[in-house]
Amino acid sequence: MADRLNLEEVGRRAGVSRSTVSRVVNGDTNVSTKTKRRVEAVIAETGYRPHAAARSLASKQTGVIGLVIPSAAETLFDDPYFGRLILGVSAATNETDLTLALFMFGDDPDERSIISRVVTPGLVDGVIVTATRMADPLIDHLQRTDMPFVVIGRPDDASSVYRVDVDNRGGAHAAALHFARLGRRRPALLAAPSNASAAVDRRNGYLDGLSEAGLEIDGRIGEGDWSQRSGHDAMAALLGRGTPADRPDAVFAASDRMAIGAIRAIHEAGLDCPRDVAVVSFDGLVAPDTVSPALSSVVQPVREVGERAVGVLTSIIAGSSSMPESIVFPTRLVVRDSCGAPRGIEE
Amino acid sequence: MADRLNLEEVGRRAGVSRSTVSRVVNGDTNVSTKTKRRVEAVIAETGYRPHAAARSLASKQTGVIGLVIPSAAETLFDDPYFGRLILGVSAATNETDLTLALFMFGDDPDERSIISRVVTPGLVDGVIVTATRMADPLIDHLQRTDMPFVVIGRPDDASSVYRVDVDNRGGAHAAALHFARLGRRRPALLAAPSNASAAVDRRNGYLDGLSEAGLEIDGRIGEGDWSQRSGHDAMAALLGRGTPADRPDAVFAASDRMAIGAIRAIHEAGLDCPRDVAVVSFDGLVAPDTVSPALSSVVQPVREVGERAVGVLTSIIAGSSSMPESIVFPTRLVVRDSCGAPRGIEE
DNA sequence: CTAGGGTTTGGGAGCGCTCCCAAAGGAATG
DNA sequence: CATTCCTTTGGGAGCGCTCCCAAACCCTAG
Repeated sequence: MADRLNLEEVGRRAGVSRSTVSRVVNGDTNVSTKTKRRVEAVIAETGYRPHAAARSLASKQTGVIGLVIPSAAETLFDDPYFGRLILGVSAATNETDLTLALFMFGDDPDERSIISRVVTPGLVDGVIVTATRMADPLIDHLQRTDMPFVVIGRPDDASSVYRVDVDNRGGAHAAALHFARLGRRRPALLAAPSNASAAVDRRNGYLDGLSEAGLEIDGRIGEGDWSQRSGHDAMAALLGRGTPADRPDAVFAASDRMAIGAIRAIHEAGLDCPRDVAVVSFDGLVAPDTVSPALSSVVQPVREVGERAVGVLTSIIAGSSSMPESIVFPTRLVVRDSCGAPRGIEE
Repeated sequence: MADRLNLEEVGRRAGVSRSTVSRVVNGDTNVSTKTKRRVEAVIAETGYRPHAAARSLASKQTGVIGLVIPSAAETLFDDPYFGRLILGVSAATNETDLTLALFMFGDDPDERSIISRVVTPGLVDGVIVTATRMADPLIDHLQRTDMPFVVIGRPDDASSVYRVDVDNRGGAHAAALHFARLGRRRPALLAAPSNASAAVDRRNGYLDGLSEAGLEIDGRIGEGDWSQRSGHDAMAALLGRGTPADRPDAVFAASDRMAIGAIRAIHEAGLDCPRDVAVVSFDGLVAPDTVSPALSSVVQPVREVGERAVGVLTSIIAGSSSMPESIVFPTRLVVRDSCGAPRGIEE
């Protein structure tokens, strides 16, 4: 039986040395055309592929990047957000011949072991951290190592951390102004848990927008957990209290799913959306024709965020010096039917 | 500056050799308690972690398993299926201290490069292949290498391939019998593309069930692409043709999403679900309270499938000899409101 | 024909680990 | 006190690659 197929063996068959084969494999130009062809023939014929672990060990580059998603709640993927993000990240890693390692964890005991797994030397070249919580132990940990990483979202201490985010504040702000422009007088908010930075930013942006426009929130705030059910329940609670004159005539939801739940609650209360209550969601990830009325949303470019995160990470790994520390993608308000305005896009 | 932190360096600090440290790290018992404690102290103090690539190279085990998901269509993750599957796989890999590598590809050029990436030596110990198409080039390729793999689904040539699947046929069969039992006379089918084995099995199981029960399908078959929109359109087409006496009074949809679309089409046609048309879906992945009426579904245990696939794969890798080649999980019919029967579970 | 230049090739060293064998140490036995 | 046997430890070899320097080769020009 022949030796296991490695550089040496391929070299033997092509009548050259290990080094020369290595040069051909890596596209080094210092190889004569003739030799190169001969080696390539042997490679094609044998189906040789370099051994990833050996390569990593010698070159100190694994060609693998990690994507860390905390909270493996059963419902995690009911939200299209993470799916889209993974799609974006994966598209970018495919593009650059990188391999994607996925680290997900839910319960606390897991967390410690995952954290240490992520920073295992020789496993990944860098990591993308998502679903940023306000005080993220993983980010703290990463800062104490020399593992390159980029954060999607806005960690507590956003300074000196490379991050890619969307303009949560601006998008929510636009939604508030939109309500004002439509003449809505009693805006409400369906917020998400404030341990998530995105939820905080959306809440603040919306409230700021309202007060700039001279509108009062007057306690019309419900809080949910991003889910459809929570949006439904919070909306029902908002509709069920006070006199009809107090009831919200517009609601901004922190996620598509909460908005969908809210619309159901509105219908169940015998009201019409958008006539009685206008609805605008954040995310814009659901297919327009799956909800009735079609959702008006502050759309965030999730896929692009994922792709860009990979780009930033690879530059950090490559040691490129001049890089902006944070990249914030704009959001845009896409008007469909649920807010009652004529369809279109507002910036 | 001290040497880079490796076995040798840890050994130096603890006053022992590389080998002894290695034994401690790997839980080898042939180490005196005293030495062991000393080494562990140094490890804790230095935060030493073994170098993954070096380990892989020397041990010929990477501790990484790959999950391959073909078709990175933009809509892939609108379906909760893959999310759940990833959750299951990831739970199992966390459990066993494995790292999960995710390989997704969409277009054909991607496919070739992913295929070869997957079989790169020294990268993964084995792979799980999902979303099995009837003739899957990846499976062909894997069979020609010695890379351990397990298939989720049922490939064309299911013989001599380890696979984990759900009883698509049986579940669809049960749906047909259920309609018969409810006295429905004009059953319809919303099928999915027949290049997917699951779609074929569901279709055949349903049709067989119908003929066993003496019911005719009579051309009441629509085909969609798993999506909500396609379910809607196919259902609308079914409702819009022939006389009212021809219209379906029951429909089985190949996915939850298609069923949701179908229900909308039923409502739009001024009909009631379940009174005029009973609906049963396959999957059972959507939260019950997000659709009205709540979906009756043939539920498949996606998460368990993912977990089990990891289990099978690790046994193959470990070289355990006595293993069943295929594991097929049962499905169960969960009756909620959309089929008009009293709630409950039918086997 | 020879010197000097660039181009092409070969091989040593080393990445950090595991595997394995041999050496050293310790306890128990005759 | 020597012998045997088991426990514990050390270190060589090797995994397959990259990196780098030196050797070999080929041209061209003097």
